[in-house]
Amino acid sequence: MTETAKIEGFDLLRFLPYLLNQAAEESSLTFQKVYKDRYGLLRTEWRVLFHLGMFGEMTATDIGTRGKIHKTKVSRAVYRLGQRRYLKRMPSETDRRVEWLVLTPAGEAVYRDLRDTAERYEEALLDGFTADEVAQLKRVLCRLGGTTDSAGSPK
Amino acid sequence: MTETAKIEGFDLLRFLPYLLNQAAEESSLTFQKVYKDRYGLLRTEWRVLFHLGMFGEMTATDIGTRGKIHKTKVSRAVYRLGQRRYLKRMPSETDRRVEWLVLTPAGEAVYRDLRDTAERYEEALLDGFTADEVAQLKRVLCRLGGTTDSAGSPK
DNA sequence: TGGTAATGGTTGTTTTTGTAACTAACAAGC
DNA sequence: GCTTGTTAGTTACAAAAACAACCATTACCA
Repeated sequence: MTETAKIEGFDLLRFLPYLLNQAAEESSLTFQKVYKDRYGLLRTEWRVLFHLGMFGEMTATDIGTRGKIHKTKVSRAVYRLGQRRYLKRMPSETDRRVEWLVLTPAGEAVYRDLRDTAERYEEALLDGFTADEVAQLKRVLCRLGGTTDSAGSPK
Repeated sequence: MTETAKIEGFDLLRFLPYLLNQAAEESSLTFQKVYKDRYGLLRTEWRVLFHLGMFGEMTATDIGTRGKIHKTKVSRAVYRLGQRRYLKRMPSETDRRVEWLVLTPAGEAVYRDLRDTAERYEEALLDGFTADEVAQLKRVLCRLGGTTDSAGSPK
């Protein structure tokens, strides 16, 4: 690294989207190694798996809505998870466009393993922050991310 | 959205890397529209431009290190910024592998415009949070993102 | 020196993503 | 019933990213 100089009031290193990105990048990449190395999962696949593990039976659209994942990404992730027998597709009885998705026992096992790992990883990540800081951080992030979802934020 | 059911302690919607990602994605995509529509810049190009605008003369490696951007991405971004005459490359006198990068007046102008826009955007983003919340948020994000950089955090 | 390793940077190839268009099924109005 | 409009989900194609291999230096060190 070299000199500095300029810096006229604005500081990229304090620019929020930048900071968010750096932090997200850091934490995502670290955890990515886990689900990738251990199960060969892509990020979207992991997210879809998690949604199913957490909420049980859902449709592709449900997942997309909840997780703000584009339907093409969901579609492809579901396809691959299906190939690996991590989930099963069940045609809806009432609407032939729809398929209900549900984890197979194998998928459940993967989910549980990754969930537990994620929990420990998060603890490590937050080590050194007070409970208050953590709570506030999450609250703020929820609002910033538009996760005004019932399931998440106490608002 | 359908039922819930399961939910056994762990909540993806409160999983930090997930939250970080959602928030980062949200803010990045929103601001992306600005530099894309206005100058046809890619995200990495914008980031490189910003680094140069903020720190002045740097090498490609400097930028990569600071911004955690892979060197191939930096390389290609620099190439395109050069094509648009937003930056100038100057061979180092002491090391023929190295090139110093510096914004042209045109590049400076773009930088200033986008920086000002970014500033206003950030204000809008943070509207509704107290100064304290903002300060703490940034501090925590700095640490999470590994931005222990002198230029940014009071630690 | 001369050989090996490390660094700065670029290029080529393969994966992933984003965008748009498309099929199939349902819904509504007339 | 038949047209028009929506919705669920997939597929095709273009753009962007990840990854690896690659020069051309420079640094290290016997």
